[in-house]
Amino acid sequence: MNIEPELCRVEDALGILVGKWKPIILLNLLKSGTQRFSELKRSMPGITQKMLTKQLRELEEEDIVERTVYPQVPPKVEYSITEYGKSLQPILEAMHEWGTKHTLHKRQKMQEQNM
Amino acid sequence: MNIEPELCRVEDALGILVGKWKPIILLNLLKSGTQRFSELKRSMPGITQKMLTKQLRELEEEDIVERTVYPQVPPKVEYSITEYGKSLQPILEAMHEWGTKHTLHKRQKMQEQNM
DNA sequence: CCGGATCCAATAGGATACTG
DNA sequence: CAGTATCCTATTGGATCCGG
Repeated sequence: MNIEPELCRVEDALGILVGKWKPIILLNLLKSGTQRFSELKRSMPGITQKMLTKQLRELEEEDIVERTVYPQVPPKVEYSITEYGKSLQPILEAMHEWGTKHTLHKRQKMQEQNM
Repeated sequence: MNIEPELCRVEDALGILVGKWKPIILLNLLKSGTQRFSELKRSMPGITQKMLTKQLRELEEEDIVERTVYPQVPPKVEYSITEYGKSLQPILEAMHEWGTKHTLHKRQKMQEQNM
């Protein structure tokens, strides 16, 4: 791995994953497959329409998610992970696994301090 | 992997890696080992003292890097990755690898658009 | 149903100057 | 040498309202 800033591509992956709701959106689509906008929104309590739209647009821009519009009234828009986007899954899983251990690590640290 | 927001720990890993200079700092320490503040700064053109200090403090707070102060004049402070911090290496490498492919992906997309 | 537009608060990042 | 302190700007996230 080349750590020269010009050649280090860690930031590229990071830039795509960063965003308050992006990991959740991606895991949601990976787990449950294609979903409508309203379904996604329902499954993410607390997110606003604006934020969901924005994060989806950014993921779409990077070819991570695909947006399908059905020209009908009322509107129907479906989102799904692209084949390309699925290549992010190992990274997301590795981060989840690490994060789980990290939570334990912090808990132990807290206990030591309280002794 | 549990994607319920309360149980999804992806954000924990992400939160630690995010920061304009953190990946570079970590890769630097992983590659070159223990380094003084000034060495780190030299190896990251463009970073300010304030930012380097801030990012290092945050990584230290999470037990990812260790700070050793030598009580002497002029001051000497060394930074190194903790054993615990080394567990992030696979994630960083996976992201770098993915990012490298992503750069090619975007390049191909650009070419298609120009045809 | 989907999402754009506006306005606002919080945070991140940066330039610069100063200090034991 | 290794930081703080101050001030500033840019970006992010969020609340709310409007529209096809």
